[in-house]
Amino acid sequence: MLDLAILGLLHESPMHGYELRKQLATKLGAIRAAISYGSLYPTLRRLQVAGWIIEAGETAAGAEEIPPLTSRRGRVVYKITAEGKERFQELLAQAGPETYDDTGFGVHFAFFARTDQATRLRILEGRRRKVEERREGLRDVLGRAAERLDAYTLELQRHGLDACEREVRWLEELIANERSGRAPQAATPPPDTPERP
Amino acid sequence: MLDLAILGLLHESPMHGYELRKQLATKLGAIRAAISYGSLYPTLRRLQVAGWIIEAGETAAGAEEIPPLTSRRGRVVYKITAEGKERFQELLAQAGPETYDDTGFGVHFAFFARTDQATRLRILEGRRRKVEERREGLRDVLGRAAERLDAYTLELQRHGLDACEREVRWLEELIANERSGRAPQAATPPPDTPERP
DNA sequence: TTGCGATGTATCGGTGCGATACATCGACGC
DNA sequence: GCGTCGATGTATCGCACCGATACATCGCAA
Repeated sequence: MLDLAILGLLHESPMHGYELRKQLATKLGAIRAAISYGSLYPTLRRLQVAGWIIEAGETAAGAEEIPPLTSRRGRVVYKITAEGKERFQELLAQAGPETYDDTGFGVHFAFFARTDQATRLRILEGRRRKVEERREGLRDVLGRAAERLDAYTLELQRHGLDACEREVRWLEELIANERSGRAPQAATPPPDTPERP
Repeated sequence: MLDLAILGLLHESPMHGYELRKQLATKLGAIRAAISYGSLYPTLRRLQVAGWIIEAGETAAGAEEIPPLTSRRGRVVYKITAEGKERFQELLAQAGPETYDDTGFGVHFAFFARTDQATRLRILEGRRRKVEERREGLRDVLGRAAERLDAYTLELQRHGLDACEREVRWLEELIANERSGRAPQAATPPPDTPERP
């Protein structure tokens, strides 16, 4: 999941770790707190070893290819490679079960602007299915097992059920929009990393 | 968190691992999927080593103290100890930052029937504070940074903001109830493990 | 000038997940 | 009587990610 998120952000522009974390926090603020450094840096190394990102400055043509705003030693700016972009598309399109849990869905959704419509539809429907299952489970408990649970636990289930129902409705809307061709906004495709300005 | 959840369930009645997992799935169905065996069994061993739970049948007085419904070899029934009950209360009352994240709050809330009112109030208010912070973060992004994000990302933030607002309202109600003395139901205190029937 | 908060990179231990293995049991069809 | 299939049941392994921590630099204000 982190791979996808990081590649996605670096797809928009080169960045160093700290900045990546901040951007991720705003982009995925609705989904998860903030990525931990204990995940971030090892992941960056892994991505680099795999050849999906490189440290900017090593690219070519020597010197200060991307003049950092505050050119301080110690900052490591990463840049996505062509292989990285391929990998990103691969990750975007592939759908395991983890694609539909809270985090997985959120990350995929956050990059929907780079996803083709068929994939968007598939992911939205997969997510809906999953939330519906959760919803049915909660309804069962509230119906059948209600007497065996205390009032607080039941209240928790009720709140969870409400959240599920709302999310399903939200997903229905999004799916309808996708089907009708008009996305939330086909406008504003995010800027791509210019290969050679 | 697992410690708390497992001790809490075993507080209600002795159980073996598989059953524990199922009960946990229904009790915390609104919060999290289901605990993985890869967490469950190591945790059970840890709790046992710490002396908070023991295998039923080892207790005392030899033989078949709790005659299992289907007395099959291989099932390991666990039972909470007196130390375990102390530990449970300790975990219930203590409030680190992780007490207020989604999972932590959910687990605490699920055992509110065993929590004293002051602690309940403290936890509800802590959670509210946390959700409010999240909400403010999302409002900021939707207000200030809106133009820099694509439509899908914005839609995600909007949905997240809505969920935050709803949860805050829900928490407000619960807090008001606690303050006014009438909990959702002071009734139905769950059964305790009988020490000696 | 000193000291503090933001920026920045990095590691470590622990928690929990998903996949997997394996064994028993009751129910069902044949 | 026989196979086999799904539910029950215990257990481990590797991986992903988190939270705490360490440490160093910068800009700014007291």
